[in-house]
Amino acid sequence: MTPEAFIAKWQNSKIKERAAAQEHFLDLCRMLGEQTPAEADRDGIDYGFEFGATKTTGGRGFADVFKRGFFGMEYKGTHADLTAAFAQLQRYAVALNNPPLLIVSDVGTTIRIHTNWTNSVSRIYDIPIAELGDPEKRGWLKAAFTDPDALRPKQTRQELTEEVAGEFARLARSLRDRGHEPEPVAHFINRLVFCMFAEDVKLLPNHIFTQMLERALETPEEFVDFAGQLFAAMRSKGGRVGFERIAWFNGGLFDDDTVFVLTRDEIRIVYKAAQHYWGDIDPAILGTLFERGLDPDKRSQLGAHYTDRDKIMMIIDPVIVEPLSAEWEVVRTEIEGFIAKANQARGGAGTRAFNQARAALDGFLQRLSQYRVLDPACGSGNFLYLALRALKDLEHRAQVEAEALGLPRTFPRIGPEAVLGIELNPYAAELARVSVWIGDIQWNLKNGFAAAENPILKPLRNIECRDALVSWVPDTSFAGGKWVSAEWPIANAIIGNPPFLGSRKMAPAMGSQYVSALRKIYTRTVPKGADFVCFWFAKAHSALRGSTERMGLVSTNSLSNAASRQVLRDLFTDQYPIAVWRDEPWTVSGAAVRVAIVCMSSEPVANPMLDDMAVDEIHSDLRSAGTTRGADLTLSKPLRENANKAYQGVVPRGSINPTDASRLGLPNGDFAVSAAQAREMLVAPLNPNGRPNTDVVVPYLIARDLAQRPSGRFIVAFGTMTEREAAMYELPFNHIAPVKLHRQHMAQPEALTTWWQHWRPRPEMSAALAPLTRFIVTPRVSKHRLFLWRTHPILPDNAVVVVAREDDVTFGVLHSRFHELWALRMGSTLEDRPRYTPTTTFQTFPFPHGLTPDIPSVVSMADDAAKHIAHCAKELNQLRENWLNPADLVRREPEVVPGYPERILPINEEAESFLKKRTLTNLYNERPAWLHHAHEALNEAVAAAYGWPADLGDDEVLARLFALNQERGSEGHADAL
DNA sequence: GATCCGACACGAA
DNA sequence: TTCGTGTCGGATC
Repeated sequence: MTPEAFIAKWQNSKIKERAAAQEHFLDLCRMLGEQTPAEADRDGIDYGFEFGATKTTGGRGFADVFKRGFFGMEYKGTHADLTAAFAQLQRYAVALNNPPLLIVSDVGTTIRIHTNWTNSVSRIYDIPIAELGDPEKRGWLKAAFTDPDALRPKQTRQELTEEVAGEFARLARSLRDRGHEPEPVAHFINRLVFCMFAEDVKLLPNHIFTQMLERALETPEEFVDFAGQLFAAMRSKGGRVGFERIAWFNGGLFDDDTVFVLTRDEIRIVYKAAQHYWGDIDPAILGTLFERGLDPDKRSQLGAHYTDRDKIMMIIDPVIVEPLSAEWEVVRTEIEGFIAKANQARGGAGTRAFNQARAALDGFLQRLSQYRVLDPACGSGNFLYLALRALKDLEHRAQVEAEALGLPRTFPRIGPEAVLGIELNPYAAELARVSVWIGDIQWNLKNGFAAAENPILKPLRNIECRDALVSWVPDTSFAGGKWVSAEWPIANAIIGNPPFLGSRKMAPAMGSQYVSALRKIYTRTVPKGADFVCFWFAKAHSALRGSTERMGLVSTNSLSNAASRQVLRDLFTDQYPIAVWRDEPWTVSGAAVRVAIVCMSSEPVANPMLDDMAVDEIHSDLRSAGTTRGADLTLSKPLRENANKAYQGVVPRGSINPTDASRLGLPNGDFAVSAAQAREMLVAPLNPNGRPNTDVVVPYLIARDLAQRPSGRFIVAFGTMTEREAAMYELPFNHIAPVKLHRQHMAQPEALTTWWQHWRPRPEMSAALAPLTRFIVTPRVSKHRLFLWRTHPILPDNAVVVVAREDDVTFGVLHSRFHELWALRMGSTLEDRPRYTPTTTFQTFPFPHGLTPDIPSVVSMADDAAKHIAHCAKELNQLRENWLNPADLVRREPEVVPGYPERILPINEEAESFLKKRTLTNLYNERPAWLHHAHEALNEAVAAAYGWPADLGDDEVLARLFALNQERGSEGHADAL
């Protein structure tokens, strides 16, 4: 069929019968050269007329025509107009699997394609029948059948929102620059945003807001008056502007009609923004965007709360959607049973069964409408907005499916009252209200329902602006009051992303009074040193003990670190994990952070998910039981035999940071000495006390020297000498004179009394190292767990962990996979990189029997297994040293004084640049075969010492080590951490 | 009196 | 400007 023939046949025809609509569609297929449903799909499952039609619905389907994954189509037919036909399609889009395109037609005049992608802005393709001769317009139709993506608008909703909100940020800045306070500015801008949205979704008539702006552009001085009138009209029932009736908005957003005086340029910004279509903006990101504009320097509170949609859904799905969907499945099966009974039975019994079906549906809808979701740190409301949408989707799906079973449809009941929020920042709280409202209205419109009216916005008291953790209760009897634990409204689900604030940063950020009140109130549930998020976890925990069903919170991944673990341990004792992600990258730019997500239920859950994998059980260290045969490694005990062997290095604290130094007008003094100066001191004549400077000027070892190339630093270290003793060493003592000035400005006054000493001189470490010919060092944070040898008088920095042993056996055991696995599991992390923590890692590690660190190395060397380990360890170390410094590329020079480690210098520039790449981090990144073999040999030797097979799986190794730890630590006391 | 951490920090590519 | 990889100070117990 040619387009001309199609036009001739159908133009201006008005058809009432459905059969004619089908003929129209078949002709359309013929014209486009597309298969008809009968040609393509005999079963009519993926492509056909009257999709979803059942006996009970009387032959009416969810759509007149349906092609799965392509479109749903509805003819005007019985509908009043195309808008009504479109609304019908929207209402059943869920039942049609949300096709990307929704097409409506009135047969004789127009075919209209609406795009229906969730995350793209919406677009309408209008195709008048008369213009089907136009290849472009026919192409649109053809695309609907073959390639809907070709019709997808390029711009995503997020991009749209960024664009429009970006302009508003400019306005906000402009107002702030004129000295207005941020909160009134935010309130005002929120109002403007809502007006634009309302205008574009036709809640405000006749583009009245744009009209107002146009007039104000002519006479800027009247803007205040114009806008004030509009706001006043929106605030009151039956309000008008001129002749236009204005709908009633009552959400607190318009509770006053304060308007800022805007310059013409500023009005132009608003006008330009209003030219965009605001109906599709994504409320989830409004908060961040505005905040960026309001306070570009301070990424405070609000932006910090920003969580992207995918992360939020990782919580909303298991906490809200999955359990409620499961409930619905049960109810639906019940309803199916009743309906089947109703269809079989006649008369009274049939009616009774039908009423039972209705009651079952009503019961479920009632449950849904009473379901409450609380976000106790709701920020700008992203979680609440998405939770509300999820609940509305669930209700809608239940309604549509029930209708397909033959039950009458009722109006959706779920609205913004379903979500409860608590937020400290008033601006964020208000933005949350606006987001939730916009989300609610958008959902209604997208699914073919009108927005609620009279009023359109109700005051959202369920989003409260207050502290979520403590509240101040005034006591009139003594004109004071006290801090008490804040009440949380009762909710079925608790979700959110509490602010991340390390325990050490709480006092500076929140005020020490607040923090001590907080700590006092939560002494029983939140241990000292726990991260700020732990308070939210503790409160959610107590809610779960009450009537709350499920919770899901985001935290930094440091939650599984030592101090915060207690809160999780408590939580896991009587609640059940649903889904846990222990280490997820964070996506917001500017914050390099990793997070843990923890979703819990008050009811037992079969097969919880850990990092997207179903597991039998999850422990409070956020590990699965399967990995360690049910062992909870957090219960590992410190072992006495490992005591006093591992140390962190010194903390000099001789200089404050350069910024502070310049602020105070002080020279940046330091204990550090340049290599050249150090050598001068080392070779200087003996001091008045008859001693050389080698006593107090030593090579300084930082972590980077281990994982990367050695930096050859020196430092002045007086240990625990008295000032009198230290002053004997003239050159070094003069060198550190500036330290005294810095110490005067330190927060700790005691730092001044021993100013010539390092802040932490670690005398016990020096004492432990002094008798040794060499000692073992490892970087505290490094990608690979590396152990190296160093010799006296090198002084390790606090970023280096030292093990005071000089035997190859200990070195070998530490560098074996057994200790590496243990260290990975027991240590903490800095972002995604493991961190060696001596107390939880070294202290608890069970060395092979007879090779424990409390036994002198000579004794252990009597053991064959020990000899083997020593041999492998020596081999590994030698190979690595050769690789690090190939003999033909370096020359070794003695230091200027005897007893100091020799200097390793590249022979020429070429060698120098080559050696730059010879770092242990690089070596272990590449892991050449020889290195692999050396480690294999070592692992086998150590396995033999344990008396274990060499090929144990990682989990098995951990389980065995844990068992050994429990056995050895039985006489010690648990949890002496 | 040491420990543990960093909604990071900084140099290299 | 993004990527890769671990400093070093000091609040906090």
